[in-house]
Amino acid sequence: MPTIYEVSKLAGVSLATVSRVMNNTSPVRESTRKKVEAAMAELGYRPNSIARSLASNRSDSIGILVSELHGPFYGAMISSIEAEFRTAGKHVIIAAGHSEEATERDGIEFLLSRNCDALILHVEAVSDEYLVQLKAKEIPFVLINRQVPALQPQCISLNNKLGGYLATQLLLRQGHRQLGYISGPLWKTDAQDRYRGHQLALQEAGLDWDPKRLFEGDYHEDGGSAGIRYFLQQGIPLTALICANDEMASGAMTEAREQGLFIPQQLSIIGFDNVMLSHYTYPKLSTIDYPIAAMGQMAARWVLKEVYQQKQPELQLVFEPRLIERDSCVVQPQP
Amino acid sequence: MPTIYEVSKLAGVSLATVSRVMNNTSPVRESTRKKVEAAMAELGYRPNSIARSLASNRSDSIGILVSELHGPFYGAMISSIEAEFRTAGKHVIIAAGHSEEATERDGIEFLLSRNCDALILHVEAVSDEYLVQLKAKEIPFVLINRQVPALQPQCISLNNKLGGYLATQLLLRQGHRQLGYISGPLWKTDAQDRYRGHQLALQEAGLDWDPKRLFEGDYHEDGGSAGIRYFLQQGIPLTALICANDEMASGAMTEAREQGLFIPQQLSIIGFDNVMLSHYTYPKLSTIDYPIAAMGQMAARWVLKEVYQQKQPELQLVFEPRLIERDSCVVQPQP
DNA sequence: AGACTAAATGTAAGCGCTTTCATTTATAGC
DNA sequence: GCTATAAATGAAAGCGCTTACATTTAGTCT
Repeated sequence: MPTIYEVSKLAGVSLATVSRVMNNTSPVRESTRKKVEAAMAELGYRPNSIARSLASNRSDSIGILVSELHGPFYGAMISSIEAEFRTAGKHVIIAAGHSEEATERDGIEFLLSRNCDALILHVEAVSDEYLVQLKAKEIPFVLINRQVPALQPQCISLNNKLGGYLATQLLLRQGHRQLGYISGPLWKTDAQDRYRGHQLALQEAGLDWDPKRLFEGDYHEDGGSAGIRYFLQQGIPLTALICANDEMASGAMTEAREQGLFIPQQLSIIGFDNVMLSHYTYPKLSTIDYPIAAMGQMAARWVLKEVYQQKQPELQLVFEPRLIERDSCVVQPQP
Repeated sequence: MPTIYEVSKLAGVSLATVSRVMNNTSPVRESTRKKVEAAMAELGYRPNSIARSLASNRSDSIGILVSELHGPFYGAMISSIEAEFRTAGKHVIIAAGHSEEATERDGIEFLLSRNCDALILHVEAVSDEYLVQLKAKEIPFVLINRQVPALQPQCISLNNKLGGYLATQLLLRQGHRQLGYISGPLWKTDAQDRYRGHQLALQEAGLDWDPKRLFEGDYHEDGGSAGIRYFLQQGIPLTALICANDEMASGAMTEAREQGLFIPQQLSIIGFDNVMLSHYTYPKLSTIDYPIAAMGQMAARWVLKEVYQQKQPELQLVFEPRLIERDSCVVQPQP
């Protein structure tokens, strides 16, 4: 593997000039640039990114921490982030936090130790104070799907409350009055916000809010099926069900069917996130779109702008969810 | 951020000794080790991985190239690879190849330029010769889901033929005689192999192989629905359908239902891969399990052993698929 | 043409670590 | 107690690049 030194010798210029040609960091006469480029081509020179990083104190790498690497949700997010950085010549280092505080801290430590220029964090378990402290350290970072008041300008989030509101509103519009709600773990802020949106929609419609009609799930399929069993066992009549994510909606759908209910005729179900699986269910799941790819891209642009000083169009920090109507919610037949 | 130099000063030893303490690269007296560790703790020292890489000529990073970052299949693979390396203190750099030759080469170039110690490649479009040439370069790599004869010892693959065989065998055992097959793009070797397994099973059962009963799909949902339309239009009677992956099976299922067929009563469908979506379909999809997580882990171990000289249990290069019976295939009722 | 300024290029000092080789210190043998 | 040997430590030379600063070359003006 040839080094910059060999290139400079072959081209008959100094190291510095070769470096300048590579980085466009100061003007070089056209003729010398040509010579250098020819030498690079002849040797098949490829700059050593490690050496470059050490000298320049940039690693051109961005750390990403997500809860899970598999699963449709994070896949879409990582995918859009990688694409954005790739065209910018940066690369992405990935770690998983598994929604546990210790693992998340660990992951951040790990990324820090790899000398990332910036971090993009989708963390849930770590405390706000921890993040504020992290800010005090040298490293710039963006938060996805989390609002920390002190860190406002670096939080990219979804209006989860609006999402819960939209989902509920659809069902109300369809004439449903007996609603159930399966939430995510309520210590997670997004789960709380979605539920608040639900409550707001109920309230606006002048409906009572009944705590029995809330079941706290786990954002996994099991949560959905457990929710269905809960409502049935408690004898709570339901014509429509809101699930705080698509996986729980899927679990609920399966369980409801096993319990003999026809979906959507006897029970309308709406999910949240619009991950890929919502295409695959039968009936196809109505849901709330979480524009995670766009948000990932925005996070990448944030970094490009704030850390690498690239000019970027106006950054958008808050995203709006959108209602996706498919087949799992229908108008409540008049009794 | 403190450097090794400051640690050495505080501990009253030389740089070399601190380095030795960190890397266990040669024995250090217990008392000095204590001193050094105390100094590191006091300063909150964290080694600079960039500098370390430059000096040692290792980057402790492994490049991974997959076709897509999103989607359940690659997610599972990346997840298991990351987990394995993470515990080894290595990290993973990811690029997407999008099943296109130019992009794949590009991705490899990109990873090479990041000074990866090794690559794990899930490539489809790039030629065998290219890979053989790559081997001639300095960089070690493993291939996942690909067999290159000259690169045998670094290929981790699934016995795809057996998978096609198993799927077909199930349907035959269930009494089906009118089978259809929706393959992946036949320029992909895995698509070919799966189909060969299908042919073999037919042959063993003494059944004719009819080229009209093959539809070449694209491994996406559309391929599945197009396949159903094809069989219907051609008036080819079918009681069971083998799809070369789960996505096409899902597409086929949806389309068949829209065409008025009851699944599985009128048409049994089996998929391939056992990706997450196969849980979500209705009826739940019977399929062939592709142990992608295990294979990813094995690829990581290959690297740990061959590149980092870590001792590892015997490496397994060929994996066997397994039949997963769910609800989408039933015994063919006697006519 | 000479003086002055701007543009282009070169020089060399690091960046923070690893690692070879030399040196010092402890251990053992007699 | 003194040498022979092994163990522990230190000194210093890079790894391949960037970049501040110095120097040279070209360009402009009078």
